[in-house]
Amino acid sequence: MGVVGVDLGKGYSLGGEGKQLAHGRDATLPVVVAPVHPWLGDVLLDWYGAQARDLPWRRTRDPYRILVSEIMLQQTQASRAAVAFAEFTSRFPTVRTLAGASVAEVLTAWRGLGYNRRAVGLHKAARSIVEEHAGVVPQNLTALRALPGVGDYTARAVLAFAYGQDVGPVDTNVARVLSRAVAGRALNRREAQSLADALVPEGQGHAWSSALMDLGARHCTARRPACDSCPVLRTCAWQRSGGEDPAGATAVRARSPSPFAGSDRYHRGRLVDALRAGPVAAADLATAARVTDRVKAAALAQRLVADGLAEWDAGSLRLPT
DNA sequence: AATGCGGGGAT
DNA sequence: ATCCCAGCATT
Repeated sequence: MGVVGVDLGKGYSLGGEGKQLAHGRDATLPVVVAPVHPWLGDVLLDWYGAQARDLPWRRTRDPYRILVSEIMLQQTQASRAAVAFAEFTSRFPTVRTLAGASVAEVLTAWRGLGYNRRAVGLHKAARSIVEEHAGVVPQNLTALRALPGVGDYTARAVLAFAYGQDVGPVDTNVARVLSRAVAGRALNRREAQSLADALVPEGQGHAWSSALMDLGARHCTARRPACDSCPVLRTCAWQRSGGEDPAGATAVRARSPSPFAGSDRYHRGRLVDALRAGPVAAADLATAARVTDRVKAAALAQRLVADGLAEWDAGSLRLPT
């Protein structure tokens, strides 16, 4: 077994003495895994250079736009976020325009993306950036993590994709690729993060993590991986082991499959979408939410208010002004 | 560790 | 039908 950082091939920056990494006291913790093939980095970066997905947030390094894209991409496929990203950044081109908008305007622009609380959080984050950070998206992990809706992944994504820092954001793609292709076994959160940070070739934070995500989206997929055409097949730890999928059901996954139609989430979504068209009188809530029970409709409305997604005004429910 | 939170795409 | 998706906050 080897320790990450022994010899990762040309372009790698990690020294055995423990480079100062950006994510706190776990930074120098060695992750013990199978040896990393020295060619992995070059092969993956070469493949990325030739096969990169053309996604709109890859055409900018504007930290505000990167932040918007990363919030949109939380639990949302890149292909769908791409459409909304163009419209949203056209409507709100700068962090100050977003901060100056109403929650209602932002929620309306969020239509179709789901997880509407993300829009409220992004709006609050924009105001925080303007008021507490002089309009500049923070450039360090701690300040980014303090923004609403920004967690371990999103904070590092901003650092890597906007500021070019050598940190490794771990999303579902990266976690799966690292478990399979590099470690050859399931990794817990801390291990995956440590490994992801350690693997970033010096000065290539943007391209490297983009490449890992593309590999996860195009070849190393969750459902049916396309190993035959995978660019890193020859260095893949899972391939060499020939064993069970290291990213299998017991790994990171924690989904609870419940039917969506008829769920509270469905009706919440219907109600918010109705509010996008304008205020809804209390008597019309049930119809707007597509429920028959008025008590249930009132409960849904109450929760929307509690979540900052709606407010009462003269007997009507509306998006927050 | 579990749960709530949307909606659409892929198989 | 079911799984999955560039996750986060709360309990």
